[in-house]
Amino acid sequence: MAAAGPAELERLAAACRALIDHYPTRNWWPARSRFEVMVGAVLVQNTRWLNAARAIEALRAAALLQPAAMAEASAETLARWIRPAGCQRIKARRLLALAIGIQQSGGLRALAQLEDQALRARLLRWHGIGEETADAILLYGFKRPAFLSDGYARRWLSRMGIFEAGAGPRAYGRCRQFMAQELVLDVSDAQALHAAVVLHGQQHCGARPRCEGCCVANYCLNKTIA
DNA sequence: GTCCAGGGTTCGT
DNA sequence: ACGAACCATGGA
Repeated sequence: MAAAGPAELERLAAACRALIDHYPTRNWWPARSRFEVMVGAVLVQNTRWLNAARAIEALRAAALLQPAAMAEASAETLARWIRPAGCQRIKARRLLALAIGIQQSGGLRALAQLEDQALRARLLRWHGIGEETADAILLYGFKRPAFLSDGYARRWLSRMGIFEAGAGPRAYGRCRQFMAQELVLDVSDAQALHAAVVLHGQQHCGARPRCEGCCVANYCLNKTIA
């Protein structure tokens, strides 16, 4: 699997195209500002988007949805507003680290000047921003090309027989590295692909009871590709 | 009551 | 380096 041949590469590209075409999405990551994308990326960690959205609206109502205002708020205050998103004490600290990190970087305008790699490295330094959250912020907040090799993506690639990332903390990085070298995506396609992968995963494998047959037997879209 | 959701950190081995 | 516990709410 380390060296995918031209045929495998073509199959991967076709599979991605099929997913995008089959799951068209509109406004997959609704947000009114770049900062709101970043806040949402933290709040949605291990949480349904509906609950993260409720927390975002509470922050908006409290006029805390700007870096300067949030950076001056207390963790306790933030925790109170974001309660619907769960893990509020943890996420309050992460939001605070995010807002302070932005301020200390010279603001969003300065951050947006950084190259892709430098920006990603900067985001990863901040408490509460891991690889997946950083890539989501890059892709939807800063419009930089990125493949989100999250759980849905890794399961899809595994069941398609394209790449087996395995388990553990490094699975994300292994999958990301593989995709980066095998596939070149522009921002629009990368955004659409991630949304499609998640929708596909939720529809066929995320809900209980799990469908044992469909993805394993048909790969859902694989039969139209193979 | 139980399981899980668009993760990351921390703490045992 | 790897696995597991932990966070904490709302929905099915």
